[in-house]
Amino acid sequence: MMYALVDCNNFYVSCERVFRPDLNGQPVVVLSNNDGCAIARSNEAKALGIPMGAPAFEYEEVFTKNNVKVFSANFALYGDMSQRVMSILSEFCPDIEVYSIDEAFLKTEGLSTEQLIEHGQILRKRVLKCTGIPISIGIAPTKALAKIANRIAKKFPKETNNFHILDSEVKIQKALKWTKIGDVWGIGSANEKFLKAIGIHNAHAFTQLNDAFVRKQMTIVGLRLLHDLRGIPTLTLDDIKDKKNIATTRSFEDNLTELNDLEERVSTFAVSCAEKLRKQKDCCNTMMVFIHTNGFRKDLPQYSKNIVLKLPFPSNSAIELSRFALEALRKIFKPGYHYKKAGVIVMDLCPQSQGQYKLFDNGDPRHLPLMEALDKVNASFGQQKIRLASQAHGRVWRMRQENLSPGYTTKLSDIITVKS
DNA sequence: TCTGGGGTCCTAGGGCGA
DNA sequence: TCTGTCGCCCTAGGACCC
Repeated sequence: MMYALVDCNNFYVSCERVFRPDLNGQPVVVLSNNDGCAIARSNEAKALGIPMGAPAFEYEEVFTKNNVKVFSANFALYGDMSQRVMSILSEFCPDIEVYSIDEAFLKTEGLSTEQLIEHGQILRKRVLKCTGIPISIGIAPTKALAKIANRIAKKFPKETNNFHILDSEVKIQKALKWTKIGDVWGIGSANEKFLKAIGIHNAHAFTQLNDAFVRKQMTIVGLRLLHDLRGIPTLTLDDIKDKKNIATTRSFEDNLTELNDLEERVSTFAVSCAEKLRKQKDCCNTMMVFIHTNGFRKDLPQYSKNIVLKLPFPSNSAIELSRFALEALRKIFKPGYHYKKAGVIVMDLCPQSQGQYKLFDNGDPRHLPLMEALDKVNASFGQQKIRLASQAHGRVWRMRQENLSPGYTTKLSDIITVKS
């Protein structure tokens, strides 16, 4: 049995390049919401020393000086491109775990190394041809090792042709020694710091540690990783599950000081959560609302608070969730602060069909058909044509998105025309 | 002036009933 | 009746992922 990790190269950048082939070979970065920081960089941009998460305002000069093409995140486009890639992968191999927007694990059984190499190359060509997205493939006996194989495939495109397989103990040991401890999947900054302090600098050294020590210092999570890296399959393929929490949170372009303004935003976040819940055919029993000031502004007074609300009945009604969210917000709002971010998270989800009806406290049953109608109208007329009165209607809340690409595949008006 | 958003899983520690 | 202890549940917070 072997695991393959398929990963799209610099995914968001590649999505932009599909429709702008002139960007090939150019340094490109994609910025987060609000044009805050870099969340994807082309290899050329990485070579310029632009790190992941680079604040855009700090790197403005680097961008201009090197003629870096900068894009605002276009998540509708990326999500659509991701679906296309994933559907090709699942045609190819039904045993698939879609791990993130740009990654999937595939499980294969009974194939020889030669067959795996052949299949891998066919798959790469197929995805590139059908979607325009270049992918890298790493294959190994476990998921953690497949991650490492993939990293090698990506790091050495010339030598590997973006495909690497760890099919022998010698290759595995070599790869483990090459992998810096902080680059191991599952080792974050805290564990990296700890491990370096005790002299562990690469993945190989980590695999030499003893089980009890790792269990004690790094919990069961660390122990599972340890086994997986030693080649014992411990991390298995996960099914695609419904989400357990659903969140809508945003930073604001300007700081907000008025309860009024926050109410409009929080109401909209709750409506968005309700919509996501209905899409998943779930209701929520618990809701959390949070607000906080800008932690980067050491010169301003800081305030950060969240509140968890147990709902009297499960709901996915925009009207009800909005009402609860506002109730929660009013409990935690304190005047005199500059608020930078707020969010609504719904938790403790249950299927919409088995709404547990209580004797007295129930949601208004009329909301269900109303919400269905609302979803239909909003689906056919575009986002948020119908809003609640508590949401912004007089004022338009914008994100900073100065370099948004067209919705090539997701907006009818932006579909490209081919001139002959 | 300007630093994302959306998730999961795990543990420690407190409350509480047996 | 008082006190200790065990296990379960819940919550807050941390660590990790992309």
